Amino acid sequence: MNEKARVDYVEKVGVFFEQNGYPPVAGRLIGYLMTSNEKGRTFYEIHQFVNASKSSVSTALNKLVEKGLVKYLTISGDRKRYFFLDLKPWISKTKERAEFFSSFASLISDCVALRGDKESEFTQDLVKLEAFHKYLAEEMPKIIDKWEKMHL
Amino acid sequence: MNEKARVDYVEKVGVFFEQNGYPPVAGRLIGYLMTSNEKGRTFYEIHQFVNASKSSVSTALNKLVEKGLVKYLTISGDRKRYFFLDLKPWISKTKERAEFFSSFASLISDCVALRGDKESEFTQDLVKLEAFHKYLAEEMPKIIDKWEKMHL
DNA sequence: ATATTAGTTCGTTTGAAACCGAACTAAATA
DNA sequence: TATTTAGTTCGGTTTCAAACGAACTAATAT
Repeated sequence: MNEKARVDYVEKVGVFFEQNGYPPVAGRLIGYLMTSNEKGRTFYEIHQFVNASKSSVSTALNKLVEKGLVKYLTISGDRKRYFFLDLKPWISKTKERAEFFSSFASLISDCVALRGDKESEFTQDLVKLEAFHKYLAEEMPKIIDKWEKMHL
Repeated sequence: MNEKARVDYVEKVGVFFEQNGYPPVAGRLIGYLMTSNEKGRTFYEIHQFVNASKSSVSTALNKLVEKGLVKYLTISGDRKRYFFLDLKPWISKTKERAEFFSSFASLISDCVALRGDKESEFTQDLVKLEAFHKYLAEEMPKIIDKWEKMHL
Protein backbone atom coordinates (compact mmCIF):
# COMPACT_ATOMS: atom_id res chain seq x y z
CA MET A 1 0.00 0.00 0.00
CA ASN A 2 1.13 3.49 -0.91
CA GLU A 3 2.21 5.09 2.35
CA LYS A 4 1.23 8.63 1.44
CA ALA A 5 -2.25 7.40 0.54
CA ARG A 6 -2.50 5.65 3.89
CA VAL A 7 -1.45 8.75 5.81
CA ASP A 8 -4.02 10.84 3.96
CA TYR A 9 -6.73 8.28 4.46
CA VAL A 10 -6.06 7.95 8.18
CA GLU A 11 -6.34 11.69 8.53
CA LYS A 12 -9.68 11.63 6.72
CA VAL A 13 -11.01 8.93 9.00
CA GLY A 14 -9.72 10.92 11.96
CA VAL A 15 -11.72 13.96 10.91
CA PHE A 16 -14.82 11.87 10.28
CA PHE A 17 -14.76 10.28 13.70
CA GLU A 18 -13.87 13.54 15.37
CA GLN A 19 -16.99 15.05 13.79
CA ASN A 20 -18.93 12.15 15.22
CA GLY A 21 -17.89 12.71 18.79
CA TYR A 22 -14.62 10.77 19.09
CA PRO A 23 -11.36 12.29 20.33
CA PRO A 24 -9.00 13.00 17.43
CA VAL A 25 -6.43 10.43 18.45
CA ALA A 26 -9.07 7.71 18.68
CA GLY A 27 -10.28 8.60 15.20
CA ARG A 28 -6.81 8.36 13.69
CA LEU A 29 -6.22 5.14 15.55
CA ILE A 30 -9.35 3.64 14.02
CA GLY A 31 -8.25 4.89 10.62
CA TYR A 32 -4.87 3.28 11.01
CA LEU A 33 -6.40 -0.03 12.01
CA MET A 34 -8.79 0.19 9.06
CA THR A 35 -5.81 0.21 6.73
CA SER A 36 -4.10 -2.64 8.60
CA ASN A 37 -4.30 -6.36 8.19
CA GLU A 38 -6.13 -8.69 10.52
CA LYS A 39 -2.93 -9.81 12.20
CA GLY A 40 -3.16 -6.52 14.05
CA ARG A 41 -0.74 -3.77 14.93
CA THR A 42 1.45 -3.45 17.98
CA PHE A 43 1.18 -0.66 20.48
CA TYR A 44 4.48 0.70 19.22
CA GLU A 45 3.39 0.74 15.58
CA ILE A 46 0.22 2.61 16.47
CA HIS A 47 2.11 5.00 18.71
CA GLN A 48 4.55 5.76 15.89
CA PHE A 49 1.98 6.07 13.17
CA VAL A 50 -0.57 8.30 14.84
CA ASN A 51 2.31 10.33 16.23
CA ALA A 52 0.85 10.71 19.71
CA SER A 53 2.32 10.05 23.13
CA LYS A 54 2.24 6.55 24.57
CA SER A 55 -0.16 7.67 27.26
CA SER A 56 -2.60 9.11 24.74
CA VAL A 57 -2.47 5.95 22.70
CA SER A 58 -2.89 3.81 25.78
CA THR A 59 -5.96 5.74 26.91
CA ALA A 60 -7.60 5.88 23.51
CA LEU A 61 -6.86 2.25 22.80
CA ASN A 62 -8.24 1.05 26.10
CA LYS A 63 -11.40 3.06 25.66
CA LEU A 64 -11.94 1.50 22.24
CA VAL A 65 -11.26 -1.96 23.65
CA GLU A 66 -13.82 -1.29 26.40
CA LYS A 67 -16.36 -0.25 23.78
CA GLY A 68 -15.65 -3.44 21.91
CA LEU A 69 -14.54 -1.70 18.73
CA VAL A 70 -10.96 -2.85 19.07
CA LYS A 71 -9.76 -6.31 20.02
CA TYR A 72 -6.29 -7.80 20.28
CA LEU A 73 -4.67 -11.17 19.96
CA THR A 74 -1.65 -12.40 21.81
CA ILE A 75 1.03 -14.89 20.87
CA SER A 76 2.48 -17.06 23.60
CA GLY A 77 6.09 -16.20 24.27
CA ASP A 78 5.52 -12.73 22.86
CA ARG A 79 4.79 -9.92 25.21
CA LYS A 80 3.20 -7.70 22.59
CA ARG A 81 -0.48 -7.47 21.90
CA TYR A 82 -1.70 -7.23 18.32
CA PHE A 83 -4.58 -4.78 18.10
CA PHE A 84 -7.17 -4.89 15.35
CA LEU A 85 -10.62 -3.54 14.63
CA ASP A 86 -13.65 -5.64 15.35
CA LEU A 87 -16.21 -4.66 12.74
CA LYS A 88 -19.02 -6.81 14.04
CA PRO A 89 -20.30 -4.48 16.79
CA TRP A 90 -20.88 -1.64 14.34
CA ILE A 91 -24.25 -2.99 13.37
CA SER A 92 -25.54 -3.43 16.89
CA LYS A 93 -24.12 -0.02 17.77
CA THR A 94 -26.35 1.42 15.08
CA LYS A 95 -29.31 -0.37 16.57
CA GLU A 96 -28.52 1.13 19.95
CA ARG A 97 -28.34 4.55 18.40
CA ALA A 98 -31.95 4.12 17.35
CA GLU A 99 -32.81 4.35 21.04
CA PHE A 100 -32.28 8.06 20.68
CA PHE A 101 -35.60 8.23 18.89
CA SER A 102 -37.58 6.58 21.66
CA SER A 103 -36.00 8.68 24.38
CA PHE A 104 -36.72 11.84 22.44
CA ALA A 105 -40.28 10.65 21.89
CA SER A 106 -40.80 10.18 25.61
CA LEU A 107 -39.24 13.56 26.34
CA ILE A 108 -41.83 15.15 24.05
CA SER A 109 -44.55 13.05 25.62
CA ASP A 110 -43.63 14.44 29.04
CA CYS A 111 -43.86 17.92 27.60
CA VAL A 112 -47.32 17.36 26.20
CA ALA A 113 -48.46 15.96 29.55
CA LEU A 114 -47.22 19.13 31.20
CA ARG A 115 -48.96 21.53 28.87
CA GLY A 116 -52.41 22.92 29.54
CA ASP A 117 -53.26 23.78 25.95
CA LYS A 118 -53.80 20.32 24.46
CA GLU A 119 -55.75 21.80 21.55
CA SER A 120 -53.26 24.47 20.48
CA GLU A 121 -51.47 24.09 17.18
CA PHE A 122 -48.12 23.97 18.92
CA THR A 123 -49.15 21.12 21.21
CA GLN A 124 -50.60 19.30 18.23
CA ASP A 125 -47.26 19.67 16.46
CA LEU A 126 -45.53 18.28 19.53
CA VAL A 127 -47.84 15.27 19.48
CA LYS A 128 -47.06 14.77 15.82
CA LEU A 129 -43.32 15.02 16.45
CA GLU A 130 -43.64 12.48 19.23
CA ALA A 131 -45.48 10.13 16.90
CA PHE A 132 -42.76 10.58 14.30
CA HIS A 133 -40.03 9.65 16.73
CA LYS A 134 -41.98 6.69 18.06
CA TYR A 135 -42.41 5.56 14.48
CA LEU A 136 -38.66 5.81 13.81
CA ALA A 137 -37.87 4.02 17.07
CA GLU A 138 -39.95 1.12 15.74
CA GLU A 139 -38.89 1.19 12.11
CA MET A 140 -35.13 1.52 12.59
CA PRO A 141 -34.68 -1.83 14.35
CA LYS A 142 -37.01 -3.38 11.79
CA ILE A 143 -34.95 -2.40 8.80
CA ILE A 144 -31.76 -3.43 10.57
CA ASP A 145 -33.28 -6.82 11.39
CA LYS A 146 -34.31 -7.14 7.77
CA TRP A 147 -30.72 -6.57 6.67
CA GLU A 148 -29.43 -9.03 9.23
CA LYS A 149 -31.81 -11.67 7.95
CA MET A 150 -30.73 -11.01 4.37
CA HIS A 151 -27.08 -11.42 5.29
CA LEU A 152 -26.87 -14.24 7.83
CA MET B 1 -48.64 25.05 34.60
CA ASN B 2 -46.87 24.06 37.80
CA GLU B 3 -43.70 26.13 37.88
CA LYS B 4 -41.58 23.57 39.71
CA ALA B 5 -42.54 20.96 37.13
CA ARG B 6 -41.54 23.33 34.34
CA VAL B 7 -38.15 24.03 35.92
CA ASP B 8 -37.48 20.32 36.32
CA TYR B 9 -38.59 19.56 32.81
CA VAL B 10 -36.45 22.30 31.28
CA GLU B 11 -33.46 20.90 33.10
CA LYS B 12 -34.20 17.44 31.73
CA VAL B 13 -34.43 18.75 28.19
CA GLY B 14 -31.19 20.63 28.78
CA VAL B 15 -29.39 17.44 29.73
CA PHE B 16 -30.84 15.59 26.77
CA PHE B 17 -29.71 18.17 24.25
CA GLU B 18 -26.37 18.55 25.95
CA GLN B 19 -25.85 14.81 25.50
CA ASN B 20 -26.70 15.28 21.86
CA GLY B 21 -24.07 17.87 21.16
CA TYR B 22 -25.76 21.15 22.06
CA PRO B 23 -24.34 23.70 24.48
CA PRO B 24 -26.12 23.54 27.86
CA VAL B 25 -27.71 26.96 27.57
CA ALA B 26 -29.11 26.14 24.14
CA GLY B 27 -30.61 22.94 25.52
CA ARG B 28 -32.34 24.72 28.39
CA LEU B 29 -33.51 27.39 26.03
CA ILE B 30 -35.14 24.78 23.82
CA GLY B 31 -36.70 23.19 26.90
CA TYR B 32 -38.13 26.51 28.01
CA LEU B 33 -39.62 27.17 24.59
CA MET B 34 -41.07 23.65 24.56
CA THR B 35 -43.08 24.51 27.65
CA SER B 36 -44.15 27.88 26.25
CA ASN B 37 -47.11 28.89 24.18
CA GLU B 38 -46.99 29.70 20.49
CA LYS B 39 -47.13 33.44 21.15
CA GLY B 40 -43.47 33.08 22.02
CA ARG B 41 -41.24 34.38 24.77
CA THR B 42 -39.29 37.59 24.92
CA PHE B 43 -35.54 37.77 25.17
CA TYR B 44 -35.91 38.99 28.73
CA GLU B 45 -38.16 36.12 29.77
CA ILE B 46 -35.72 33.60 28.36
CA HIS B 47 -32.77 35.38 29.93
CA GLN B 48 -34.48 35.31 33.31
CA PHE B 49 -35.70 31.75 33.11
CA VAL B 50 -32.56 30.01 31.93
CA ASN B 51 -30.60 32.16 34.34
CA ALA B 52 -27.76 32.91 31.95
CA SER B 53 -26.18 36.17 30.89
CA LYS B 54 -27.74 38.23 28.12
CA SER B 55 -24.75 37.56 25.91
CA SER B 56 -25.02 33.80 26.32
CA VAL B 57 -28.72 33.91 25.55
CA SER B 58 -28.13 36.14 22.56
CA THR B 59 -25.50 33.82 21.11
CA ALA B 60 -27.41 30.61 21.74
CA LEU B 61 -30.66 32.10 20.47
CA ASN B 62 -29.09 33.41 17.27
CA LYS B 63 -27.45 30.08 16.57
CA LEU B 64 -30.79 28.32 16.94
CA VAL B 65 -32.47 30.91 14.73
CA GLU B 66 -29.75 30.32 12.09
CA LYS B 67 -30.35 26.58 12.29
CA GLY B 68 -34.04 27.24 11.79
CA LEU B 69 -35.09 25.60 15.06
CA VAL B 70 -36.25 28.86 16.59
CA LYS B 71 -38.29 31.55 14.91
CA TYR B 72 -39.74 34.79 16.19
CA LEU B 73 -42.64 37.04 15.47
CA THR B 74 -42.74 40.77 15.85
CA ILE B 75 -45.58 43.14 16.59
CA SER B 76 -45.53 46.54 14.96
CA GLY B 77 -45.02 49.28 17.49
CA ASP B 78 -43.37 46.78 19.83
CA ARG B 79 -39.62 46.54 19.88
CA LYS B 80 -39.56 43.08 21.40
CA ARG B 81 -39.26 39.86 19.45
CA TYR B 82 -41.32 36.87 20.49
CA PHE B 83 -39.26 33.71 20.14
CA PHE B 84 -40.79 30.29 19.68
CA LEU B 85 -39.77 26.84 18.52
CA ASP B 86 -40.36 25.80 14.96
CA LEU B 87 -41.00 22.07 15.11
CA LYS B 88 -41.28 21.53 11.37
CA PRO B 89 -37.55 21.30 10.57
CA TRP B 90 -37.04 18.43 13.00
CA ILE B 91 -38.18 15.89 10.47
CA SER B 92 -35.97 17.13 7.66
CA LYS B 93 -33.10 17.41 10.13
CA THR B 94 -33.51 13.70 10.77
CA LYS B 95 -33.39 13.06 7.06
CA GLU B 96 -30.15 15.01 6.84
CA ARG B 97 -28.73 13.00 9.66
CA ALA B 98 -29.25 9.91 7.54
CA GLU B 99 -26.50 11.28 5.31
CA PHE B 100 -24.11 10.08 7.95
CA PHE B 101 -24.68 6.58 6.67
CA SER B 102 -23.76 7.34 3.08
CA SER B 103 -20.65 9.27 4.02
CA PHE B 104 -19.51 6.46 6.27
CA ALA B 105 -20.20 4.00 3.48
CA SER B 106 -18.02 5.94 1.09
CA LEU B 107 -15.29 6.25 3.70
CA ILE B 108 -15.25 2.47 3.97
CA SER B 109 -15.34 2.17 0.21
CA ASP B 110 -12.19 4.30 -0.02
CA CYS B 111 -10.55 2.03 2.49
CA VAL B 112 -11.37 -1.09 0.53
CA ALA B 113 -10.02 0.53 -2.62
CA LEU B 114 -6.77 1.23 -0.79
CA ARG B 115 -6.30 -2.27 0.53
CA GLY B 116 -4.31 -4.92 -1.32
CA ASP B 117 -5.91 -7.94 0.33
CA LYS B 118 -9.35 -7.91 -1.29
CA GLU B 119 -9.90 -11.54 -0.36
CA SER B 120 -9.02 -11.36 3.32
CA GLU B 121 -11.76 -11.80 5.89
CA PHE B 122 -11.21 -8.32 7.24
CA THR B 123 -11.62 -6.72 3.83
CA GLN B 124 -14.72 -8.82 3.26
CA ASP B 125 -16.11 -7.54 6.56
CA LEU B 126 -15.37 -4.00 5.44
CA VAL B 127 -17.26 -4.59 2.21
CA LYS B 128 -20.17 -5.96 4.21
CA LEU B 129 -20.14 -2.96 6.54
CA GLU B 130 -20.11 -0.67 3.56
CA ALA B 131 -23.10 -2.47 2.11
CA PHE B 132 -24.91 -2.19 5.43
CA HIS B 133 -24.40 1.57 5.54
CA LYS B 134 -25.40 2.01 1.92
CA TYR B 135 -28.52 0.04 2.72
CA LEU B 136 -29.35 2.31 5.67
CA ALA B 137 -28.61 5.40 3.62
CA GLU B 138 -31.31 4.22 1.22
CA GLU B 139 -33.82 2.89 3.71
CA MET B 140 -33.83 5.80 6.16
CA PRO B 141 -35.17 8.37 3.70
CA LYS B 142 -37.66 5.79 2.50
CA ILE B 143 -39.23 5.22 5.88
CA ILE B 144 -39.26 8.95 6.55
CA ASP B 145 -40.97 9.57 3.22
CA LYS B 146 -43.46 6.87 4.10
CA TRP B 147 -44.30 8.66 7.33
CA GLU B 148 -44.59 11.97 5.54
CA LYS B 149 -47.03 10.50 3.07
CA MET B 150 -49.09 9.00 5.88
CA HIS B 151 -49.33 12.33 7.65
CA LEU B 152 -49.75 14.99 4.96
C1' DA C 1 21.60 -9.73 38.07
C1' DT C 2 20.89 -6.29 34.37
C1' DA C 3 18.81 -4.35 30.66
C1' DT C 4 14.90 -4.03 27.35
C1' DT C 5 10.44 -3.81 26.16
C1' DA C 6 5.21 -3.30 26.50
C1' DG C 7 2.15 -0.84 28.32
C1' DT C 8 0.07 1.91 32.54
C1' DT C 9 -0.51 5.65 35.81
C1' DC C 10 -0.77 10.13 37.22
C1' DG C 11 0.08 15.02 37.68
C1' DT C 12 0.50 18.82 34.48
C1' DT C 13 -0.31 21.51 30.25
C1' DT C 14 -2.92 22.98 26.42
C1' DG C 15 -6.63 24.53 23.62
C1' DA C 16 -11.15 25.11 22.45
C1' DA C 17 -15.84 25.92 23.77
C1' DA C 18 -19.02 28.10 26.86
C1' DC C 19 -20.05 31.65 29.44
C1' DC C 20 -19.76 36.19 31.38
C1' DG C 21 -19.91 41.39 32.14
C1' DA C 22 -19.59 45.77 30.50
C1' DA C 23 -19.84 48.80 27.00
C1' DC C 24 -22.31 49.66 22.95
C1' DT C 25 -26.23 50.47 19.13
C1' DA C 26 -30.53 51.57 17.74
C1' DA C 27 -35.28 51.98 18.33
C1' DA C 28 -39.12 53.68 21.33
C1' DT C 29 -40.78 56.52 24.93
C1' DA C 30 -41.29 60.41 27.89
C1' DT D 1 -33.83 66.26 24.37
C1' DA D 2 -33.02 62.66 27.67
C1' DT D 3 -34.11 58.01 29.10
C1' DT D 4 -35.38 53.48 28.86
C1' DT D 5 -35.40 49.12 26.59
C1' DA D 6 -34.06 45.15 23.37
C1' DG D 7 -30.59 43.02 21.91
C1' DT D 8 -25.45 42.80 20.14
C1' DT D 9 -20.49 42.85 20.38
C1' DC D 10 -16.26 41.92 22.16
C1' DG D 11 -12.45 40.99 25.32
C1' DG D 12 -11.69 38.30 29.29
C1' DT D 13 -12.45 34.28 32.35
C1' DT D 14 -13.79 29.64 33.41
C1' DT D 15 -14.13 25.00 32.48
C1' DC D 16 -13.25 20.63 30.76
C1' DA D 17 -11.63 17.23 27.68
C1' DA D 18 -7.60 15.83 25.28
C1' DA D 19 -2.97 15.19 25.11
C1' DC D 20 1.50 15.01 27.15
C1' DG D 21 5.84 13.49 29.67
C1' DA D 22 8.02 11.19 33.09
C1' DA D 23 8.09 7.85 36.31
C1' DC D 24 6.47 3.38 37.13
C1' DT D 25 5.23 -2.02 36.74
C1' DA D 26 5.83 -6.33 35.14
C1' DA D 27 7.31 -9.47 31.87
C1' DT D 28 11.12 -10.98 28.85
C1' DA D 29 15.73 -11.34 27.19
C1' DT D 30 20.84 -11.20 27.93
